[in-house]
Amino acid sequence: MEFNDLINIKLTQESGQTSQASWKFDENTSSYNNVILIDNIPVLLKVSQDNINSFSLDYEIPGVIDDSMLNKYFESKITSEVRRIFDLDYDINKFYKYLENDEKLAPSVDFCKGLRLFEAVDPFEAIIASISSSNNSIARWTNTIKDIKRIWGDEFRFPSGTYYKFPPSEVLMSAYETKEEESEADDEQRKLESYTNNLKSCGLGYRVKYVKEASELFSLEADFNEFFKMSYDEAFDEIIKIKGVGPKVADCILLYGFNFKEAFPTDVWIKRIMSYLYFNNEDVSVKRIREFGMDKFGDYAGYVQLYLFHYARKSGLMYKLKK
DNA sequence: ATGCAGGACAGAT
DNA sequence: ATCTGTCCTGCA
Repeated sequence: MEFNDLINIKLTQESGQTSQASWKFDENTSSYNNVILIDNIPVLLKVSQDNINSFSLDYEIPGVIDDSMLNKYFESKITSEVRRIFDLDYDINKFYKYLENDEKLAPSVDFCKGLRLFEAVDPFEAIIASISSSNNSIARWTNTIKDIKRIWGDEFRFPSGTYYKFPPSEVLMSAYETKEEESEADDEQRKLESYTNNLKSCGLGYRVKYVKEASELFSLEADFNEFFKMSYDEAFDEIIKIKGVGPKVADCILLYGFNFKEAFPTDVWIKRIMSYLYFNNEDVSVKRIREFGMDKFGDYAGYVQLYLFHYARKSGLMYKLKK
């Protein structure tokens, strides 16, 4: 299937948005692959691109659908899910016009053309990925998410490889926290180092208990589908109650997991960039920058922070602000 | 090798 | 309301 939308798939995949780890890149087909469920049928999505104005979607399913009506219905469901995940129905050219009207923001367009929100396949994955990202590097939290999928996620074998879904909260809730705990439950005693199917070994560090608690919360009490029905303010107040979720992580969850585009996730880099652009490089607190950004950018806030971050990264501004 | 980067939290002001 | 020290790991 062809999609005629302005998007840079590679950039979108590799921009470190905390909705999920980047999809597996298949060298043979030059595609980013991931498994999703459509009507409970596992579908391997394969997304490839050689032109910024379009991309192709190929997919694999376990069996053959011989009913052409069913086939059409199935494909339309896949299409709408792909459009949702890559935020294709967002009017990005309108956003570019907005950026170009602000001299501080205008330079970002050239560096980020085609960068779109990478929305969560699974909101729970976005919650855990965002919690894992705090006080952490992109490389480390993405490895954590890949490990969690491999160890606790449902496995699906396709001709082009094995893929895993992110586990539901009920599964993650009963995961071992440490090597020691995993070892205790094992009859044949091996060396402690050989126990790697525990949360700590996924590189979560002290965030293990946050992940555990969030899993328990969404298994026993909360339903993350409720967030889709709330206003941004309601959702923010609710999500920030989770241990390990502060303002920045809350905004990441709401933006990348639930598509609240008015969120303005403010980390130290956004703080530095915004201070440089709008406050004459004064030291303005993260809290104030967040409020300023939400106020100034409104419904564009989420996209603006995404663009500012990558603009700073690629233009050398980040390097400059480091000192 | 020691030190630092990265958000949230608990405790103190 | 805002500040400080601490948490864990990977990388200079």
